[in-house]
Amino acid sequence: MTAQVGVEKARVTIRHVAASAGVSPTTVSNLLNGRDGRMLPRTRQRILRAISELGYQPNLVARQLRTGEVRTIGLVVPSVANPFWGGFARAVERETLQHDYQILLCNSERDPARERAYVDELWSSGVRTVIIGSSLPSLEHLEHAMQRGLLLIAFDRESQPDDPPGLVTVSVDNRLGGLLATRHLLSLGHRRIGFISGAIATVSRRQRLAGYREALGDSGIPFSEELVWANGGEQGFGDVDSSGRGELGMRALLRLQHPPTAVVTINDMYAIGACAAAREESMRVPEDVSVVGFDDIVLAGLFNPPLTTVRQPLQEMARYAIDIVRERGHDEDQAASVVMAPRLVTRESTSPLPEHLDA
Amino acid sequence: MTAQVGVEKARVTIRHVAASAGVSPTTVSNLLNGRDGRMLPRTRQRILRAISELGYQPNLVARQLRTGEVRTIGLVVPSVANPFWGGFARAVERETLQHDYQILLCNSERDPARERAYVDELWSSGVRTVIIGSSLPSLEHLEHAMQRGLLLIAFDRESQPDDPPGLVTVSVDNRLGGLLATRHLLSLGHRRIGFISGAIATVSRRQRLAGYREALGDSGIPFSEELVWANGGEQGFGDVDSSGRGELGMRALLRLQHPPTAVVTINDMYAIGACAAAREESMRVPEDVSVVGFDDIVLAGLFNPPLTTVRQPLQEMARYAIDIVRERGHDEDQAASVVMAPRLVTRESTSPLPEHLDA
DNA sequence: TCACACCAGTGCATCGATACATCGATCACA
DNA sequence: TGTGATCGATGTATCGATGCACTGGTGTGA
Repeated sequence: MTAQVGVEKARVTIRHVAASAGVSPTTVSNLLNGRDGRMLPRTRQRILRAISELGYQPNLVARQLRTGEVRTIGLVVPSVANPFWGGFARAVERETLQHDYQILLCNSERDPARERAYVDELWSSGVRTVIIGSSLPSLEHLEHAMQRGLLLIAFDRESQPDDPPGLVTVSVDNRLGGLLATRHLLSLGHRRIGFISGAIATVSRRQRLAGYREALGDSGIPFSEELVWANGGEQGFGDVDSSGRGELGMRALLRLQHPPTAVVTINDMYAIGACAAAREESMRVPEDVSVVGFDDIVLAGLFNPPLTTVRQPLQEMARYAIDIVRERGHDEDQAASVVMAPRLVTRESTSPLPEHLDA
Repeated sequence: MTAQVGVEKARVTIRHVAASAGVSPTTVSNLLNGRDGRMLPRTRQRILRAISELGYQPNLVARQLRTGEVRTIGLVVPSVANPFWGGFARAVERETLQHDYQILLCNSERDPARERAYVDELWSSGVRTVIIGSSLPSLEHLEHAMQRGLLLIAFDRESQPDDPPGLVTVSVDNRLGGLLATRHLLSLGHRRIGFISGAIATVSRRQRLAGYREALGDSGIPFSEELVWANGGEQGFGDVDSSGRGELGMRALLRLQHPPTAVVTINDMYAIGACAAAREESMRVPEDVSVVGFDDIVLAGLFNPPLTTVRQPLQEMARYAIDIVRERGHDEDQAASVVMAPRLVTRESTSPLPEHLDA
């Protein structure tokens, strides 16, 4: 027979298994849940045989209703179309797979209203854990959910003073990252260093910019507003068109009366866009302008030129996040937030300041 | 009070709402489900007020158990770390968002065992619709699920003669895509055209290769085995390291005694890797070797050089897939598979055959 | 006046699994 | 012989929402 749309064969339930094995449903349930310490081997065998003969698969929905435990984690990211978030989603899923969790995917475009709607819907679905890659400065739109008992893990966003109590964050030291990137350019002799970003509307962006300023300050270079392109308005900074914005930013900086000889970008997608813009303006990277990215997505190493960038240890961060989820409840103490160390990866998009450009 | 990990406030149920509004749970349920045709406006008001006062949110798990309807779609892709699949996941989610479906994300790495495990788990969770981006030649490992009533929609994979009955496919005409790419190179004067792919272990790859052969044949050019690099073994072709493979392939072809002057690649990530390899071998793209990609991911236009590629209409394909899901049941007829038209997007990674290379 | 339709809701059983209290049988030991 | 511990397994209520049959009261027409 063909599998007809909408028609569904009668489901095999725990009761069928019980009947077939000649035991009660409770006994089957006990075996399924590992409470088979004092079960006769014969009984166990009979049940197992019935299960495989009938092709029984437990109904997780029913189980969830009864136990209240839902082994699903909500994953809210700006957009998986962005390779960085795609990579992160993959990393998270890799960790959860080993521990029997499922991943419900939500793309928020960094819109607080959507984040809220998603989180409410996830809560309705029984999900009690959400990993959010939003990085918005305020998370108050999710505070009501946390008060109900939602475990919220913020990724790519260091803890803030006025964060909701109970919030756990897993992130890289973004300030240090910005510092490393800028210091690298300084060490190559650059003095006029631009900064390209979308709206500085997230915590991580704020921190990266702070690191940039700090590095400049350390070298006694005055901070110049005109070298920071952080345009983008409030809307549409959902990481969908990061590279397009990087392009715009680079073009704007190159049109300055004194254009920068190097730029720090807010992430690799911006860096890629920035390189494209430079190319269109007949500038070579890194000969005419150096570019540093952030994240070290897979593409960074494959781009032409391969990007110098600041690496985030994605898999480790994902592992840490899932460890927190697994410890939930086992531990009386509140899980601790963590800040991991970024690492500068030097490739070919940066080079020493050419002599003819030296001030 | 702080939101403590593991501690959860008592949930507000439909019964609380009913008590607060002075009606029965059934009445509340009726309102919630739009069966309020003959309900007194006063009653409706009272219920609505109780709902908002108590902050009631229906328990979807309980609803699902009772109704059997689960508004969640399983999305099985090789890996969202690959920008093509990330883009696809985003496109699907954009469509489902408007229709109140949720997306459960699964990365299969194209491993049939994992696909099977995922689909079984999805079934257990009550999911009755799965969109799979596997493209494996055989789907028999999922046939048992379809026989139970699973609606399986295969993406990026044209229908095959021995596909399980009931399978719906949404794909681009891959043969035509391969043909367009190759014909484009032929029209630029190229005669020695390579083909770079991972193992030809999916339907779409087979078709793209077929289009390549057909185009060559149309131009009277004999097919040469040595120009086709389709290595990769069976394992690990989960699209995770596509670009790495593209690199290997390009390097191998360039080391031939008579290297190709142009290559068709199985997708944009391979193309990007191929370009990187060319660069390492001190070959310029497109001056020394032309490269055509496939998919037209966002990055294709941003790469250096911007990639000539064959575009898949991702959003339309996603929309069609979701339309099928929504029609499920409404329609007696089986949903129809569809093959959409690919389109060649000409950018800068291809150029006419230089005279000095002309045979 | 009676039968019947209609109105605005209600009560109960149910989806499939699990928590918890409890069962009858067997056995050890005072 | 009686007590109670142990064993292996069972019966029932329950999670929260919904489908369906049904209610008491009112209005209508013959």
